[in-house]
Amino acid sequence: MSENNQLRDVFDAIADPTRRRLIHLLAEAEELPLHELTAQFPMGRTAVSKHLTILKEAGLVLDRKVGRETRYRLNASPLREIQDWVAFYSKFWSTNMLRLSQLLEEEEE
Amino acid sequence: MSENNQLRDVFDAIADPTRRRLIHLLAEAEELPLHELTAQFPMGRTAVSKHLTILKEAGLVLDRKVGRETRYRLNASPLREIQDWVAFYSKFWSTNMLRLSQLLEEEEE
DNA sequence: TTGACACGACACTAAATGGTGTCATATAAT
DNA sequence: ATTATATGACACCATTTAGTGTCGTGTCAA
Repeated sequence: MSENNQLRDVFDAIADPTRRRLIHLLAEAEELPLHELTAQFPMGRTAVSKHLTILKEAGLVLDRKVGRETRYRLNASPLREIQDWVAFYSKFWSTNMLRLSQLLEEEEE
Repeated sequence: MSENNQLRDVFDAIADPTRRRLIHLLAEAEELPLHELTAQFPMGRTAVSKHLTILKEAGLVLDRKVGRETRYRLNASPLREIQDWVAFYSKFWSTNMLRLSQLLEEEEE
């Protein structure tokens, strides 16, 4: 009943390496303002802010204003959709299947 | 020693819903030719073929020619990278953390 | 051998993506 | 009061993306 503000596909949100790194930084740091996050990347503030907006649209990030800064915080729970999705396919890389796919790869060349 | 042909980021490959559906179809069907896959989508053969190329570049799909058709097969093992990645964050949606994030959401509004 | 089928390769296009720089405004510090 | 900081909101741009249509070729069937 709470978090169905999924304007953005979570798979899409995590596709970008910059956004995955943002997720990682926020996982370590509890809460970080935009300017501190920006300092970790070789791009400008505007670009980082856009990535954070996308993460927000996917529900992966929450923000709040504190004084003149906007602090961001991780909300990892939408990642459960990813976990559920990938879990379904884990049966395809059991040890038996691994041998099979290796054989197929050799056949490929 | 075998499958480091990763021209394409796996996260990127699974970001598109069409490609996820292709993966799903190939998980059910063992091996399918392009025209049968195409029949499942509201788009043309060329578009589906391009998606399959992207999946191939990510190592998620293998293909072989049989007569006049090209048959595709799933190779799910690169998905392990996704599973490993998401597993790291699963600690953030334990029951305790869920309550916390709900509180933060209320505070948000 | 003629025709239908399956495909790869290519040229093209509209829209989304991932950046940039600038301006205005609110807040903090001196 | 003045100045520096942090940000949002824009306008802008190059590249990538996701689709289209067409043409040529190899293969199967009649």
